[in-house]
Amino acid sequence: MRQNYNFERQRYSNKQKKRDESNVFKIYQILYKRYGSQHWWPGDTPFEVIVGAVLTQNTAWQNVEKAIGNLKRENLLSVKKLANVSLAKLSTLIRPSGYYNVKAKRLKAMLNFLTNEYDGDISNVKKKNIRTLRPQLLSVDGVGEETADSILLYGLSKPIFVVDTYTKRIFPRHGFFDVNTPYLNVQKFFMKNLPKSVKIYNEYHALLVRLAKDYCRTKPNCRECPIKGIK
DNA sequence: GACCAGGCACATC
DNA sequence: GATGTGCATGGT
Repeated sequence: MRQNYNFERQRYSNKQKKRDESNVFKIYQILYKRYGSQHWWPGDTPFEVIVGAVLTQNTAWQNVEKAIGNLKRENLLSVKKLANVSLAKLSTLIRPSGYYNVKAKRLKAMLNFLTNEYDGDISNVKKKNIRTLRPQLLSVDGVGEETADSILLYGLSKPIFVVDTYTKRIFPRHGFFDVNTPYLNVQKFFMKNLPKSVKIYNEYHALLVRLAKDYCRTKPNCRECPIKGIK
């Protein structure tokens, strides 16, 4: 039976709950066994992760790498240096990542935020907790829930689960929550059913991306999907 | 040439 | 509150 989680109505029996707890973790184990550690996020510093989180919005990581490569080549990958680069130059440098005009503005907004609120020092940002940081990040132009949570988890090592389009595509296909479940409800679903662990949240999201690339593109291959029939 | 990728803001209804 | 649209490059 296909089960829709309607979180608002809270029709969620203890039996179903129990089953999900084990299944959500079981899926993690299956994926980890199959693919191993994904070594996310591919960035040398928290600031590089922040930049990458903005640049990867609706964009293949391959293209982001080119853009970040340009910034590295010019030795601009720090808050202070990048803050002194003009918008025009910034958009040229990040051009390979697509939407370069939009993203240049978004990066500038992020740089302003970091400079004004944290004196441009990421170690100051790290001292704050999720409850403080998440709303702050969300208030920055161009930072939505996924970008904010990616920064928190992968950039700042805060225990928060990142939900992306793949997550919202994979789980409904296997009979978990409904495709239209809001972001925060999906996030809550994972965090309730997993140990609170930066390591697990980190790998889980990365593993789902990995899985999606093999089996859950727009044209899915559910028949051979390693988590088929889990529920 | 079509389709897709580790979203988000904004307009309109 | 739901739905539609613009933003753009580079790989398959």
